[in-house]
Amino acid sequence: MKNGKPSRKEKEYLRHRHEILQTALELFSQRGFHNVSMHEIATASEFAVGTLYKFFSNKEDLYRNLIIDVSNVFLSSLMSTLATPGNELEKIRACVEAKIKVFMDNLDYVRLYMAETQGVSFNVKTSLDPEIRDRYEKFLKQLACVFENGIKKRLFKKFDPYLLAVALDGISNALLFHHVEYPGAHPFDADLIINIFFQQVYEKEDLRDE
Amino acid sequence: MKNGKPSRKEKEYLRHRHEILQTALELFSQRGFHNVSMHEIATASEFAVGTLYKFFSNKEDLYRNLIIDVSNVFLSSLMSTLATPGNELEKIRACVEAKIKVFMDNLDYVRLYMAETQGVSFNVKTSLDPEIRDRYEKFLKQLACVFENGIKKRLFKKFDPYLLAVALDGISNALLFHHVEYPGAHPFDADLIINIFFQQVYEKEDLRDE
DNA sequence: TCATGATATGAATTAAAATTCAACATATGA
DNA sequence: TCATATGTTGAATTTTAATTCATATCATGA
Repeated sequence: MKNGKPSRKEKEYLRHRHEILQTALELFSQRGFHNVSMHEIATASEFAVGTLYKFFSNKEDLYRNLIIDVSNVFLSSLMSTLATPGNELEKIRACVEAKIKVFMDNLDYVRLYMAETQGVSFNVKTSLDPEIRDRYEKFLKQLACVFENGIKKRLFKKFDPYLLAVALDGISNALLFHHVEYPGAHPFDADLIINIFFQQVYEKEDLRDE
Repeated sequence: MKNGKPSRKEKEYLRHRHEILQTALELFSQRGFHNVSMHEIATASEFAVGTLYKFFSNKEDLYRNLIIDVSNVFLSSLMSTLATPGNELEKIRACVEAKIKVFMDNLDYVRLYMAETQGVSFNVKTSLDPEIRDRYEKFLKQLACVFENGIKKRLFKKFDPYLLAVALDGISNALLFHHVEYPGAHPFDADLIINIFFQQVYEKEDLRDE
């Protein structure tokens, strides 16, 4: 392997590995870590159980690798939108749009990803997540930076930028989640999220004296 | 038992049952359904394994009962705030405040509750949750009603009221979650949530032409 | 005090899955 | 063609944890 050129063998190895991960993703995302056995993954991916152990040292290692791949796909797609040209509002809009797209395109990924970042990852021993947590944290911090710049420019009102990042992420997760559970029940798009978040929901000018 | 008067025996039975549930709550909320054994619950609650099976027919039944209790505590507290006197904004503020309070007071409860309502409940066979899902749905619908009334009165802007409920719930969950993970890092209160949600985050008057 | 029914106990059983590894297949190149 | 290395197999083993149940303990009232 070394640097540039993966040999035929290596490509085959990687293809097999990928096939296993892909199958496992499907199963785990539907039924969770503990409700899927290595034998099932083996059968579904058309390898023997023993073979799985040639690729991953154990079930947890397989799961961890999956999660790392998943979170790469997911977060790298979001991160890149924040470096997009345009002002802070445009960046954030792009990010929300990307999130909706990535979400809709990869429901399996998302189910797993959510289970890891949201919802106090229960599935696997807690010792697993720190790495994924960190990536997620990094994304939130980057988003917070955009908010911070927007505040500096007086584009946004003065709230703790990190909390704004958490809040925006929270809204979009909640709506997307809801969509996964009850598709089509209450249609929405990036604009709705942006509007709820950036326009006021309240009708009157000043909130305090009604 | 019948109607009014629980005998001493019955009170004792209920106390024991409660002790077991309480212990199980602590363990499950920290490590999840699959990473806690009946033996651990037995040891921690100072009963024998066999005894647990006198109270609950199996591990899943124990877990389900726990979840039902938890969701009762949690949701009934929130529901009642929505019936509070005052206008829609006041009701919602009361609800957010109650949520923060209940959350802070019962971190164990919350961890479990969240794992069930958020995060595609992976822990236990999916066949478990519909009951809890329904309760949660009911709460969201009630919250949506308040939004709807507020919109009718032109107190709030015209968004799909159910999505507003989901969104508000999403923001508060996200912030509270974050607080559980990193306590004290970014302090916030009900006002912050209300302000982000009801006041605009955007500084300018009209969002469209910047 | 003792007999009886109700409860609690935890070692033994059972069940389910993870993991191993000796045997097998297949590809490579001498 | 054959020897070797590399990858694959799945039955057998091990591990882990849920569940059972014969036995022990305890409380009650005769």
